[in-house]
Amino acid sequence: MTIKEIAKKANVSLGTVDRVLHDRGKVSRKTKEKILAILEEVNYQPNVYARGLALNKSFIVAVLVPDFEEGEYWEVPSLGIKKALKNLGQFGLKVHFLYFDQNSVKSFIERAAEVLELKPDGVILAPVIDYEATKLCFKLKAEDIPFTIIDSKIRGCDHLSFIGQDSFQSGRLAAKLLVSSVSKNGKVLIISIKNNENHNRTLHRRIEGFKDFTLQDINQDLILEEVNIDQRNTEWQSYLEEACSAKDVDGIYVPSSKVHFVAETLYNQKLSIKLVGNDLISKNYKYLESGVIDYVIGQRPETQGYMALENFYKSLVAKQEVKKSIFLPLDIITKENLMYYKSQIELP
Amino acid sequence: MTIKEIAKKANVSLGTVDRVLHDRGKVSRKTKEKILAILEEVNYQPNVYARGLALNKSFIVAVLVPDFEEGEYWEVPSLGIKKALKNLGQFGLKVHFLYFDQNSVKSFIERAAEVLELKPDGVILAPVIDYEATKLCFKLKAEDIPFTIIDSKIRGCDHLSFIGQDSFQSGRLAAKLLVSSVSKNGKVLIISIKNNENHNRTLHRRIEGFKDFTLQDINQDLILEEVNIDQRNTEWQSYLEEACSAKDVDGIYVPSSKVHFVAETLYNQKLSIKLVGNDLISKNYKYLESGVIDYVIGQRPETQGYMALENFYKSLVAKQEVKKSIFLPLDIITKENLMYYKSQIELP
DNA sequence: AAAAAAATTGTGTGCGTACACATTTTTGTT
DNA sequence: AACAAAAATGTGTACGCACACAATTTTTTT
Repeated sequence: MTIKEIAKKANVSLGTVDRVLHDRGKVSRKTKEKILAILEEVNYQPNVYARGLALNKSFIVAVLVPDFEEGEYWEVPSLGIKKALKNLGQFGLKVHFLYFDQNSVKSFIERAAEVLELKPDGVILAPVIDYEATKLCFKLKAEDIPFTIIDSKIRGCDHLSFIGQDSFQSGRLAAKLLVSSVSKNGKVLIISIKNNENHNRTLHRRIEGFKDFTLQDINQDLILEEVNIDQRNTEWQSYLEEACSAKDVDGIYVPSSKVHFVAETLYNQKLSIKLVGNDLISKNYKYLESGVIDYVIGQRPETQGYMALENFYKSLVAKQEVKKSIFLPLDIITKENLMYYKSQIELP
Repeated sequence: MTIKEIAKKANVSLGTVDRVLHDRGKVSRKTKEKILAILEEVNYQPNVYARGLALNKSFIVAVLVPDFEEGEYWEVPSLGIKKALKNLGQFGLKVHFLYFDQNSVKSFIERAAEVLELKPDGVILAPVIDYEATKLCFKLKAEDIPFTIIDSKIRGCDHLSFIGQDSFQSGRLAAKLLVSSVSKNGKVLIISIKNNENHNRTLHRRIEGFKDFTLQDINQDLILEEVNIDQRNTEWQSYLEEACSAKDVDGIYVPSSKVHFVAETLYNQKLSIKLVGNDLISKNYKYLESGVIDYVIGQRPETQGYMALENFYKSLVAKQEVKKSIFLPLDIITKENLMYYKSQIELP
């Protein structure tokens, strides 16, 4: 049913119905109620094509995510956003990518300033640098620019939506997978690999989850040992080798996508130790295929990116409601199902 | 860039450009080439809104899938289609559901006839009844109606696209999960639960995959035993109990969503046996939560449905190319990541 | 009660495309 | 060369909505 038909039904003109629909005022209470009743009755749904054509408007979405080398984790959410853009660009969505250096707060602040200067209609934000991200969120709030947080949650911000995963539960799941094939009273390493001093909340939560599972859900007495590897140290690889080849290590958990570094070490040292890590990035493919990495826990980063932009389509273009909070599944990926997860990432 | 601008650039009228765009002929070779060159040069993209408005057309997609009780497997693809309809209905897509009785070839033939009578613009088809499904495909082909196959592949049909999973690999994956926690030389049951005589290709392929893995990929000598339960037999439950409580059973694989029947038996009999099955349907939730079922392998049936309709949107409405064949990932679901897979199904 | 102001309602145009129909140009025939 | 037929090109309208502006009715002021 069109506006024209509604107007005829209510014995008014198109303009009046239009004013009611957009709440532009200048309509008497009586006719407004009459029209609202009819709209309700016929369940009026505007024609998206006509509306889109008449508005003839485009929306800019700024994307603020960490810079990356090819094959690294942060490439994937960007791929998802680009895939979404391919589908949704025709509806007038435009995307402006801004990459910051994860190891430089200054770089984040600069890019954040550029975001504000751009005056976008929406922002997609990876809050890797907690404190500064929060500051940006408040500024966006003040400017009335809606924003979506991807990857990990940030507190005290009124976002359009959050799309990410539950890091704590990710750690718990890793523990389950690792523990199931480690003998009673075995020794398990948790190896964190970092190259900066920033506090990484995701890493931290995963480790907490891992420990939680080993304490709560099993009746084995595991020996847990945390190892920190700092890649800024020139000898970090020797340290890693040393840690891996220590006696009686039954399993290793690497709570990040950098598990391939550990896999490489195990492979070179011909060590056969159960290994569980995070994130299906291309650098982890071959070690999964060869079985050096037993399980990788994925969190659909490309879907996160896709949904983030899709949400802006829904809210800006289609004027629909969007979910405030979406936790994506924690996928368990191993040699036998890897191939289909891979092809998923490469889809149109 | 609009048609109008293209026309001006080429020194012709709108109509001429239009004829070139739609290949309606009645354009001299010379001008046609000139216009094509310009279209290429400026990378002309039609305005979707204007096109949609001008066409003012709707498309009917018939969906032919098995009937179901609440909470059964075939409810889920339908949910996915309905979810897609909610998003895409505004673009003129309409869906007509037709449900057949899986155990009645006659019912399938009747519904198939209704599909043809409906003269839809597209068909989504679950080829559970192989032979008749193939026949329908040929008729659709003759009528020039594009169709999408979901769930399992069918041979020798030229479909618009196939969206489903690799059953063989699903069986292999199940074997991996089960075997990892079964002691050397253990005994493993493969329990097939059926309630009709139809040949179920999916079930068959999964079992083949399972056996393949146990033969190729491990160096244990497992004892495999196949058990067939026919639910039309009034005493099928006793048979099931008997099979489960046999001596030395270390693990059970149920290559279908009916794993909850086995879980129920194990639970009632207080048997602690590793159990792996298929499909995250609501009837399997509680047994996963309580750990009676160790792993369920999912194949995203709701996504299958969603993508099937989305593909018709892409091809009928947006006139885009679609992938011929999509294999969805084989998800490994266990107690610790169940919650997020559940919420995924319930999304908008 | 007339004029002015305010409130309400109506009308017209443009958005870019598809398609039917009208007009012009070219080609073929005598 | 004159005409008809065919080919090529141009024009106009509809699609449903948003928004600017015009017209009308009601209320307030003098």
